[in-house]
Amino acid sequence: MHNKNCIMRLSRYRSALTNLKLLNFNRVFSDNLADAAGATSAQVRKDFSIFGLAGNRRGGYLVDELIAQLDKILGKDKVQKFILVGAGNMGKALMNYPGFEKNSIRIIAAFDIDQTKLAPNAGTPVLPLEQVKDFIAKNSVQFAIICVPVLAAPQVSEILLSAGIRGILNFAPIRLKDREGCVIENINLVTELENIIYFVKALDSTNA
Amino acid sequence: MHNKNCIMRLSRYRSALTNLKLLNFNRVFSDNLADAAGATSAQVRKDFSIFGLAGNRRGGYLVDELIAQLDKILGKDKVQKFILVGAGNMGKALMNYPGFEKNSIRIIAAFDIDQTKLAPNAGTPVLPLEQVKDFIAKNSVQFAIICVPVLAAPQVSEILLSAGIRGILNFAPIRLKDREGCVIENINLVTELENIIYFVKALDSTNA
DNA sequence: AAATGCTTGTGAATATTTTCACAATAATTA
DNA sequence: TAATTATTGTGAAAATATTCACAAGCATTT
Repeated sequence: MHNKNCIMRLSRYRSALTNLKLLNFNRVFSDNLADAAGATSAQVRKDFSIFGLAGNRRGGYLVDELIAQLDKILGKDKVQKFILVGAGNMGKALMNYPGFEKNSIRIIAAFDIDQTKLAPNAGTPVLPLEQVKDFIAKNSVQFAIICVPVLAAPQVSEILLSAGIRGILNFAPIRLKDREGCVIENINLVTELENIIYFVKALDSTNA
Repeated sequence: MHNKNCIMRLSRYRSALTNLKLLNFNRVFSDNLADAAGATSAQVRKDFSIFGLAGNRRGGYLVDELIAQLDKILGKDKVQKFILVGAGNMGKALMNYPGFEKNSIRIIAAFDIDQTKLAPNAGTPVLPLEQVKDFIAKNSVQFAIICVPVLAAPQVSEILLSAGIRGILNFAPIRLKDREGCVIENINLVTELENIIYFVKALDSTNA
């Protein structure tokens, strides 16, 4: 099993490649790609060699072929079904995020405890949370996104994991713990902004 | 200057501490905190020693004191002003995200090119993008969040940086490059989900 | 067809990060 | 007050990750 940063980079390479493809690139060199993906050329080549992605010496890499190979590695050769819990502002924004559909990621339903948020007939239906367990089983869903308030997040996570969800992206500002055979990724927006604030201030005090 | 992961962890410790404080903890030990923040106790102590955060041997750390010290390090002792560009679904969700105000992060205005999205008199005003440069200067804004479509993102970034913005959180799925003295953090939602998909599948094939 | 130039692929070297392990020491108990 | 116990703080060791540097090899030029 390979490390998280490495897989993140593969995914960034893929994203950069799709952008380069729109600019009519047929081939890329490791340094083009490094530049577009925020890495170094040696890193790109090393990552590729780990996964057996080969180019041509002097000829670089074929964009289409590389995207296809990365798709395979990243499980993008077929559509991946997600559910979402918490149809608040953030939840709704994610339900409508155009990047997902384009990238074989489909949010097939959302769930909420708030009656006023329900919309069982919408394009992406919003259903009562008590139906989530059945829904997961019936539709063989493996992946979920949590967008509920911090206090509800641990319970929701527990429900999802016990219903068979294997991978969770959590936006609630509390670190959810995974269990054997499951993966939880936590995005804490405040933390991300604090990081930026810190480094801007650090730059100031270095130059002062 | 310290490394990104380390600062991220400090920020997570802070987040975990505020959660622990709600549970009436006065003191924490490095292993409590590690557990809550997803780290190891040795890591917590090492990080703290780098920043001169001291506890009591056998007595652990005082929660309030630690939060105050972390606030200082992370620039949370005063409100940090942000602007946001791109008042679409995601942009609006972030404008209403309750975690920011609680954490001394204030989005003071949003900007868009789409006339129909403007709302100059809203709580957080949504203004025409052409006003952004003046606004940044007049209000001494250092930080921005980009929530525009991928094709617009590089231009918007250029405008913001040349207007004096020093730190950007970018949600557009393209890696924006910083310039001297600036910090750009990129969050690519597709990449995050791909990571989860990969590791769930990796677990399956390991156990198969 | 040989020479040249450019880019890959990768082992070795370097750098960074994390973990270990234990002396120092504060709280608690006897 | 002395003994015991629990936890910090931190060098040293181990593990990981990144970069270097260059032989191998393809494309282009001469």
